[in-house]
Amino acid sequence: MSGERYNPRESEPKWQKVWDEARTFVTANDDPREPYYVLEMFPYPSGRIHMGHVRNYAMGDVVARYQRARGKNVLHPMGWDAFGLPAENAAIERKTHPGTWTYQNIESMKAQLQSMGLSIDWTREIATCDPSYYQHQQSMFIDMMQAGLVTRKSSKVNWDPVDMTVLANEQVIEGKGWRSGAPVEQRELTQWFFKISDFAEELLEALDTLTEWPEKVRTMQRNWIGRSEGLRLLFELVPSAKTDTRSIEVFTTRPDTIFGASFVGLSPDHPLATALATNNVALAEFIAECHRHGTATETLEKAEKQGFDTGLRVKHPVIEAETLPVYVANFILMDYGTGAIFGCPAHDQRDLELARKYGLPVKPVVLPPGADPASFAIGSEAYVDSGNIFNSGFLDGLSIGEAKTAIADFFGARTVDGRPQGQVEVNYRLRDWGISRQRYWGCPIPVIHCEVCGTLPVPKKDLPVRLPEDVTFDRPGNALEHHPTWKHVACPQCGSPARRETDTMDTFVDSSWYYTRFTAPHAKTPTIREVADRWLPVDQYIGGIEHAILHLLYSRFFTRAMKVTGHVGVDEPFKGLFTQGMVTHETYRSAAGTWVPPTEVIVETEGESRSARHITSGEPVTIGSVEKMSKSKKNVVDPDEIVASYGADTARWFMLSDSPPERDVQWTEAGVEGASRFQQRVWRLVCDVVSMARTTPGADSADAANALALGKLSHRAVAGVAQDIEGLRFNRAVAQIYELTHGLAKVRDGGGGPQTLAALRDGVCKLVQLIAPMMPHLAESCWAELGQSGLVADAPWPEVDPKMLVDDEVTLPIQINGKRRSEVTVAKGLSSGEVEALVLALDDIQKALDGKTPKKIVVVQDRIVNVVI
RNA sequence: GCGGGCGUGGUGGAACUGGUAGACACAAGGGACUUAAAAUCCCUCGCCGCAUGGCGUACGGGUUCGAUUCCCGUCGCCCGCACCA
Repeated sequence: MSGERYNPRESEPKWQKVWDEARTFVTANDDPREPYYVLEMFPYPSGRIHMGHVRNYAMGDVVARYQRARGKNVLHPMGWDAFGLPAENAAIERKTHPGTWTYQNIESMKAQLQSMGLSIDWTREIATCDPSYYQHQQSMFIDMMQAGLVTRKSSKVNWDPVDMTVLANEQVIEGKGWRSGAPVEQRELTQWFFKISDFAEELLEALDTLTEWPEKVRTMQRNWIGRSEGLRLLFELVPSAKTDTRSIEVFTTRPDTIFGASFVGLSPDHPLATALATNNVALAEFIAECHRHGTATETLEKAEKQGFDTGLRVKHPVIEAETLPVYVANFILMDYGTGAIFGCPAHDQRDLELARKYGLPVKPVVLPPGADPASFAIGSEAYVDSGNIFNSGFLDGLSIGEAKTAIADFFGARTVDGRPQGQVEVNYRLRDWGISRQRYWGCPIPVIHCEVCGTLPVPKKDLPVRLPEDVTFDRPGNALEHHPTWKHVACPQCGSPARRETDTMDTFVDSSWYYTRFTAPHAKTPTIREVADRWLPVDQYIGGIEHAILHLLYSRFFTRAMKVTGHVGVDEPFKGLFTQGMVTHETYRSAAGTWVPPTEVIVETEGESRSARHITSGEPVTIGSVEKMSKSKKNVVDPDEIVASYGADTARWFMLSDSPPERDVQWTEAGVEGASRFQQRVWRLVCDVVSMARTTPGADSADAANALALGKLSHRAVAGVAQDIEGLRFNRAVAQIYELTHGLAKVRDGGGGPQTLAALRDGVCKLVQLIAPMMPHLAESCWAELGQSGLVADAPWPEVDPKMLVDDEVTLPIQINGKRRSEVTVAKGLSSGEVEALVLALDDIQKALDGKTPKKIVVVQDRIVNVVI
């Protein structure tokens, strides 16, 4: 056996079969051990896994296998985020049913994942497109409807003209659809919404409890929720023949600047603006112009502030006899606050731009510290920082904060139209989550529209509302809508002819609760409450940063909604969150400028310089920048090919080495080779140590000391690797394993007495256990070679003897004036006085002192000595 | 524009709460073994200098016995948000 190279192609499928047959990774819900739930974001079944998946699942698998070794009852499931548009596109292209395409993809991707040797409980596999999954989603939708968490309203929506569907705000990136990239249009549609905004305050506050989340993600969610405190304020209209409306309600976060108000602004979509436009052609044209610009040309022209003077005037609320003009302005949003503002040009940049354009007064009311009240004036930039209020009657001299309180009290006590003129209010940027999608391949919204009874939920006994199989995709839009019979149904209440809802749910709904379904994937109800509560929240969730807002915020909302409807007892779905970096690769271009895949390139190194040429034609190829692996730049490396040539363990090991997991990692040929060499080195070490055990060691005077040193090395590695895995610092765990391997190999080459050889064997066994979470197949082969019983996958994590972690001696560096000049080895814990005496006696130090007395000697126990001359 | 993060050898990166900067790996160079190659093993590897030594963690300052780490300023890169009143 020894002397042979390790052959992953043979070994890996063998161990996968062994684990499978032994049901090693099948998790029981009634296992009494402490539960630990580790989850990687489940994939969309596109058909092939990519290196990003390999990295993600390798990390999760390390955590899962480590926690198993630690004696936890580990839940590590896998499923498929299987609804979504690509299946429909494929259906159009290939004339297959989206389901057929999806399930074929699932099958091939599952085989790929299985070839990675992941410790996954495949008995819990779920696919969101399966009625056995989505029927529960429909059932919970009905529960949430009845709990008042769902609404249906007509609203302006983001319409993706390419995908022909509605997008949520979160799915619009820089004015373009997140999937299609097409400029988004505004349309008015009746939509289903989850009332996520009801939870805005709670979702915001609870972020503080998510201490195991990256700060970055929490900040992003905080900004997204966008809480702002302000005042709702009524402006009385000066009576006019143009309207019967008597007041305009605005929202402001700067009521302290009310004395500087010079206009009131309305959104082009404000009801008053709309009403005025019916008798005013110019205004109607202005509003239409605003709509035309809308979101489409957002970046181009948004700098330009434009307004339209309605001719109406409002009474200034604090300055007697003064009135202000009412403008319709293009930059005011209807769906934030009240859709109306008051403009204080001196202290708001947008208001200032409008004021300058139309010659409105600019009166400063906040005085910057140190500025002269008589001469302070606003130029082209509004003053938005702190200062004291002036030019403001009874507010003069107050700070901004004090003035806000004072003015809120003032308006709170006055009434307009029988209402308080001002009311403190908190606003959020977060809007309700629109979930209607005009698509076939999604979870049908279980609702029936009856002309007599209105909109009704489908009775639960009639669930699931299944997608019809016989659909065609020969015209754009919603195939459910086009289906000849599917939508016609009898009203469940009165029996008269009614119509099914043909919208399906946003696929983010599917992924908002899959982690819960994994806890009881075959239950007849959406969840089994006690089981879910035992597993949740997920201890460690791992995935891409691109889901920082969408998926993670929706899931946090959905968990709360499931709590309200009694399906779970927890608030937060994910206790620990880790966002891993991307996998990148060099790009290559031919002389003609076309991208060339790495498989067709040979890279040559000559000294410092690298050059590349095409593998068959020999033509030179330009080496380009390092980019995220993408089909468009052809810089992808196929995991299948890597597994076939180097084995899964090598791919996994490489993905975990070197780069910190939260950062991008560059896939390189050399790096893979290195990983593969290490695999062979470990195997050789194990084989050598096994054969050494058959020889009789000679006597050795240093035997006990060498054995102790080796023992310390091994124990230290075990403790260090454990710490690094728990902190998800896989690159450092890998470095420590390398160090241990070097140490063991040195002893193997040097030999030693019986105690040393015993320590060597023990160290090698520990090494095998340390690599087991990362290179599980190799570890099993080594474990067997070492003659250990059972599977290393079932072996408990090696015990660390705390005594082996401490040294009784330490080497202290000695600095002179902060520069390292010497060192001294002393007993651990030696007092400062004793160290000082020892140091001063040293030749090096005496020489440096040159007869002088040091000014000061700093001794940090067991750390460092600094002699100041 | 606003918010957040980062900047360490040829490269990826280590360095616990301020205490020997460059662990570990990749690349490179040299050597051993070999008929040869592959594989493997050993050595060198921040910069300058023959050397005692000096300089080095983007740059400029500061605090400290001591700074990659803390503070201020400058430059550069990356990410998120972007008319939210």
